[in-house]
Amino acid sequence: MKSTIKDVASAAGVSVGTASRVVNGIATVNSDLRARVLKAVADLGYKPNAIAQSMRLKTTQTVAIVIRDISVPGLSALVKSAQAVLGEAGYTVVLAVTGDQPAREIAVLNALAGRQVDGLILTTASDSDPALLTAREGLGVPVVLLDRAQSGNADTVEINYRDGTRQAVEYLIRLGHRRIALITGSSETRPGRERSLGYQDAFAAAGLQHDPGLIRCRSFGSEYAFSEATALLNQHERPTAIIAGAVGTLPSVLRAAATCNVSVPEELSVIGCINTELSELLTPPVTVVDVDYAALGKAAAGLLLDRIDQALPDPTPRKLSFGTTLIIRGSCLAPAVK
Amino acid sequence: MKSTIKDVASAAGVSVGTASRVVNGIATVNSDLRARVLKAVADLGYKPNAIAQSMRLKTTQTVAIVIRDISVPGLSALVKSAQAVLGEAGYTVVLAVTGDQPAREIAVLNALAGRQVDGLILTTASDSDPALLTAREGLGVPVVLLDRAQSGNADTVEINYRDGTRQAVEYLIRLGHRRIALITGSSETRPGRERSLGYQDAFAAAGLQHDPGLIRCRSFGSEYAFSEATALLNQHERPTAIIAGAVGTLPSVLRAAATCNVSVPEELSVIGCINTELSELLTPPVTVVDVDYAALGKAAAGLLLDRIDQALPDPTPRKLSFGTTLIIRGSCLAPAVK
DNA sequence: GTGAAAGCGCTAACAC
DNA sequence: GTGTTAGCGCTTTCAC
Repeated sequence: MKSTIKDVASAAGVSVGTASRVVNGIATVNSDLRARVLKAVADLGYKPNAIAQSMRLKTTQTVAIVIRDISVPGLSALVKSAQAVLGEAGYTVVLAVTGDQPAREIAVLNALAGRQVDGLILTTASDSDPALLTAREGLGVPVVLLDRAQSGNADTVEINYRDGTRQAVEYLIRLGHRRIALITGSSETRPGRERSLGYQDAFAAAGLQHDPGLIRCRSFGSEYAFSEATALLNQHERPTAIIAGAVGTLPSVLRAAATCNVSVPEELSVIGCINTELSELLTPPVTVVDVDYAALGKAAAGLLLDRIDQALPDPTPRKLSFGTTLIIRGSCLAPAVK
Repeated sequence: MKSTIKDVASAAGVSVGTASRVVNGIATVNSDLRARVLKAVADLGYKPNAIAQSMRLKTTQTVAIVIRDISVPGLSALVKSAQAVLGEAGYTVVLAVTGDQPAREIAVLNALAGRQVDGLILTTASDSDPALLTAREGLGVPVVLLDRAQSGNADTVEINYRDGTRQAVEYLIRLGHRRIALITGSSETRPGRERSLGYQDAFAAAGLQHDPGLIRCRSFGSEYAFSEATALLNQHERPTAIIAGAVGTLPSVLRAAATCNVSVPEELSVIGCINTELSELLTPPVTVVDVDYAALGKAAAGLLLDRIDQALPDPTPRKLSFGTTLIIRGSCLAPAVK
């Protein structure tokens, strides 16, 4: 059915060696034979079998991107741009989604181990799971970590959530807020931890005490965000501002505000952590900490390609950190005096 | 470095044949030897080389999903659910993004041809490009088409846009609208064509004439949607309702309305074509034609697996059609009398 | 029940 | 410059 290089060779009346040389564009071949081979290739519709090539060359020209969830806007933008860079460089991207379950992560890494991927871009549910580290190192291929502080020898691309959150909190403090809540992802991973630190930085810099009870960081889930926001708004002394500090929590916070009959921005100031059309088109438009996920994906792909191509003599892990931008819109006001 | 089945065999003091049989769980092997092999596998951390297996078995346990753009909300939901089903069945998913460029589509299909994928889930920029059809058929593997009416022998999963749009237009007609605009994707592909037909169906059923100038279907782009919406709103006799009939056009239409100082829903009724948090949280919340993209992805994966497993004796192409639901919210009113 | 060996499609090292 | 051939890691006949 499918033609092999042997078919091409015999159709062109040459040896497989010569056929291979022509197909791979190696110069040292008589132009007459070359033409015959090329004709045979066209006639037979020959396509090299990438599996056999991989077997021989021990490279699959494939990199895997392992993420928690593809439908998170930031992550899909990241995958898209990484894909573009990698595709341009001749690599195929395989996508694995773990749904934030550590067990699936290990399973995925093991599956990848057999598939001989050339490299890996990876976000994990936890920073510190040792089983994961073992599985990852066991692959024996270059890895770029997204926003995770894992030990081991991987390059890392990260967002400076700490600074971004600090800016957001400082902005709210400047407006006069003191009871500022932060809802963010699990403190098991960098983003959650860093946002908490940034929050504390801002209070410390202003010489103010913060109420630890206003920091809620247990999960990335939107249900979690909704229940926490609802609980916060039903407190006796409720916060005057909430930072929806994880992707996808902004809708939950707004829904909670609507449910509790708290008006935004008059009674509650809100800041989101990703700049989407949603935040721009809402009434009021929502102030956000903007992150350039496309740049992140591009950078991750770049770091990985460096390693794969071994263009890099120095094995020391590299780290690229991306800043954020506070985009001020209409969702924050000075708190109402009571 | 990496251990092979040969290493396992010699460590266990058996032949590679026996080692292979144990690894693959074939019963006919002495339990003593089996134990020794298993021990060697554990000691060496042996993982079968999937490339070599593919070479031998001529199956890669891989399916490709080829789509226009991963950051479109519907498509990412679809990929996510297809991924889940396929992953469950032991398949790896490779993701290719074409950015709606026919040239990239062909390139991607050719690249896939060499990689011996076992199957394909595919959306293309055009329904009728013959080069594409050739490339697709040339792969010689089962294909499931998403929302495209291409000739050839592929199974298809599609959304009943025609009916969905008809419902939306009928709703607007019932409210009293007559000048209803439809902005949708290119008429080169099914969704655009079907939405136009649904639009006409509704007018015909109501015994009304429609103004063909109010149907704008040239591209999926959001810039296109913005400029068309702006043009429509600046017309002498502007439409009283706009259907943002392609994913991602709703924001453009709303932005155009804001730019032209046309208020929604008082001066302009708006219907979107995908149910996102955006449409739900906007002021007013936007009435939408809801599509269950996750179900679509799941169905596509199911059809593909049937074919790959050859569980299906009948080669006749199958087609699954998914209905839509009109979710009525606050973005439509009876048109103002002038 | 187990071992030996062929062969999947390809590339590269080696002879000529 | 061209042909021959070994061998990548695996599964699976085929003898025993």
